[in-house]
Amino acid sequence: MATGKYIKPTESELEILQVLWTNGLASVRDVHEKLAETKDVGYTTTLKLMQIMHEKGLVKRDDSIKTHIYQAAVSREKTQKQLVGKMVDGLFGGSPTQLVLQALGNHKASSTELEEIQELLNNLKKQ
Amino acid sequence: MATGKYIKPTESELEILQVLWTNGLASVRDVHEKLAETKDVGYTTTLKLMQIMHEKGLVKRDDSIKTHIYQAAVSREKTQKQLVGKMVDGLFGGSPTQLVLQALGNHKASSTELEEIQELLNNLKKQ
DNA sequence: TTTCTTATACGAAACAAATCGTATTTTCAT
DNA sequence: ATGAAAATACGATTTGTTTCGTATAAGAAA
Repeated sequence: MATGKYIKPTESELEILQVLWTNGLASVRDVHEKLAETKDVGYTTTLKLMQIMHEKGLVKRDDSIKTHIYQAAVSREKTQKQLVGKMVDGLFGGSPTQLVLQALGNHKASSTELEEIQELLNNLKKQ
Repeated sequence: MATGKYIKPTESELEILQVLWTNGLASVRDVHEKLAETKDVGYTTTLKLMQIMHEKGLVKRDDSIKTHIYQAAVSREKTQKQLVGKMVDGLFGGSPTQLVLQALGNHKASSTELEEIQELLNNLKKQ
């Protein structure tokens, strides 16, 4: 099984991946305009970051046309899994349960969401 | 309520906090020896890191004696809460449920742990 | 007291991440 | 064709983190 090496995205890279995961395809300008809604950053900064991400293999791009079109090369799920794992090990002594309790205890969840969790819980209990 | 400014510990700082959270009180040597079990690092590196953490207010210390004694100045819980919050916002679109599902789905939890979660879930449902 | 050991202090190098200015290229409208 | 607008390329700076060497101080042992 050829598992590529894991590259941990930096925080800024994660922000860009968010946009790409949501949009699917996006130009640098698309991404930049989205980022600019919440933070103060120059266009060329976003551009440079995306170029670096391309070098790292975090994104793919179609550069056959003037305005390059990017998309994520790593999946949201894999990245979530990777970072949650790191957090469980590093901050919760290896106990995902502690993380769950922390997450549920400190944030509001709708009853629909609680049902979702209940369902998963039921499945896990059965085994 | 005087909330101090939030300083996000770096990864290395987190490792040191782990030791302090577990030990309560510890000298630089104590911490260093614990770290050296799992990573290859020099004594003065650990020292410097702990000095910087002291400047940042992440740790307190008693330096009235030759061998300074350190302790965490930020609680494990607050730090967990802070970092989980960041992860929920940054990686799970603000939905703690998604984080919970991810954490539960990808890691094993004992039936005792599942019961713990069930209990919290019951409480949340009641409200 | 002199020496050995174990501390801390601190500067600076080595890396890594993020930012931006400027040059160049491409396209399109005039 | 020429110029304006919009894009990429890329070097360089700034900022933050981690690392460690060397100097110095303090105490313990000889």
